[in-house]
Amino acid sequence: MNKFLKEFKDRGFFYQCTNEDELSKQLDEEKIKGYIGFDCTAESLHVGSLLQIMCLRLLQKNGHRPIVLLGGGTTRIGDPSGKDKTRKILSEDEIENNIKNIKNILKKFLDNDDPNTKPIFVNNYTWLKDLNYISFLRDIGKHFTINRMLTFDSVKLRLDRKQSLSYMEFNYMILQAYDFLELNKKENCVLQIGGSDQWGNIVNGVELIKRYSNNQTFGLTTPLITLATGAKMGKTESGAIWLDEKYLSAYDYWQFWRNIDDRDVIKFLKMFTEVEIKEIEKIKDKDINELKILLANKTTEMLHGKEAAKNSDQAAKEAFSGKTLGSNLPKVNIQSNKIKEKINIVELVLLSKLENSKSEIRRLIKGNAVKINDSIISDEKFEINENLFKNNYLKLSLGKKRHIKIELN
RNA sequence: GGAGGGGUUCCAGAGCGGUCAAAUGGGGCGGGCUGUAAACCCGUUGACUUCGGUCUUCGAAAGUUCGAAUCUUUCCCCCUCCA
Repeated sequence: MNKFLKEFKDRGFFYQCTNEDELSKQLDEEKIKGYIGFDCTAESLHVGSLLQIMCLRLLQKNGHRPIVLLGGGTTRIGDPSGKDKTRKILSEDEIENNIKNIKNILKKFLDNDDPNTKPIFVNNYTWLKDLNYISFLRDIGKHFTINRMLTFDSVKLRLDRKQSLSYMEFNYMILQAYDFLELNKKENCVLQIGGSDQWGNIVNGVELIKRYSNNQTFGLTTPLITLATGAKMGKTESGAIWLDEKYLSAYDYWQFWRNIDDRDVIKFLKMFTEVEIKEIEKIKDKDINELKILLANKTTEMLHGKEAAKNSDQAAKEAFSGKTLGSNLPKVNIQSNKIKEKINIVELVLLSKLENSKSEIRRLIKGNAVKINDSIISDEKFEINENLFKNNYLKLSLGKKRHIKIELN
């Protein structure tokens, strides 16, 4: 089996392929271009997209060239796959802004230097916006039968549940198929990778290209990743795990990986780090917490850099094991005259922005969850004074996991 | 177009004139156990509070009443059945 494909499978990326043997052969014979499309409905990507990103990296690693398709056009329509309802339609400005942000994130993950493998960014709006309806129907539309379109899950599930599906959304799969055709013509792209929910859309592209130009292309899908607890990867109660420092700090990103369920650790090391499979096999029986730290370090490093990963690791050590007042903990500055005004513990927490409800803060105090410099504060009227600040800062903890450094200035 | 059923706090879902900031379950948060895990146990889960209370919530608006999530009217939205 082809080296790329083997690692793709070994790491657990593989779900389905339109023609595995042929793809393997072609990958052996030449360096190809493969594409993944990213939806631009959100302002940033979250870990739910990380597996696709790892696929792009794997392509690069094997000398193939990734094409990143930012769905500027298709986002204007909305993919009905896996959705019960029509999504709200975003404004042009929002979409443009999202594209810009998402592109920046992807650049962080990919190697942009090697001229042979550096990613090609395309926006399907450039070719979708000027389509002529009549010629599109004649050239492209004739290759699709309604009979078949109705059998695809994205459509079928909607209809089965008697939920309305607009004609606009119904066309989504044709547009995605057309994207693939376009990339095949322009860039000689022969592979599309996507999540398993994209299977129908991908197959449509492969078939369209076959009928339109008799070229052989391939589709490859990745499994839907769920956590051991059954939850979908990417969203937690406290919010999505964003791949953007603006929305989620490197420290919190590190913490997300550090707190992964035991049962998922090895699986995620394979999927979301580039530690060699052989190496993972060797260390898999090591202390589970060591492995989690490794996972957190590697994943954070990839996105935020070595330095940020090291700092987060260090901050975690200070927050959880040592009693030292850490310099690496997330920091909040407050004005020293606030302290002179004799604020109490509730107000301090409020200033720290860790909580924004006084009632909630009072509840936490009652539950022995609030600590200053590692000692429990049990009185909600506890007054903050300057003596609590050592070297100008104080450690404030809410529960076991939220620790922050408050610095005077 | 006709006939019914329904919209309740993060979700599901009780309540059907006062004892309702609203049962129960899930989720979340906090505590305990531990390993920053899982499982389990306990507490908590609108806001503000001088901890006595106060204020804002049960699709929207108006009304009946000493008093409404609960009754009436109008409006909006969902679902089921018939045509």
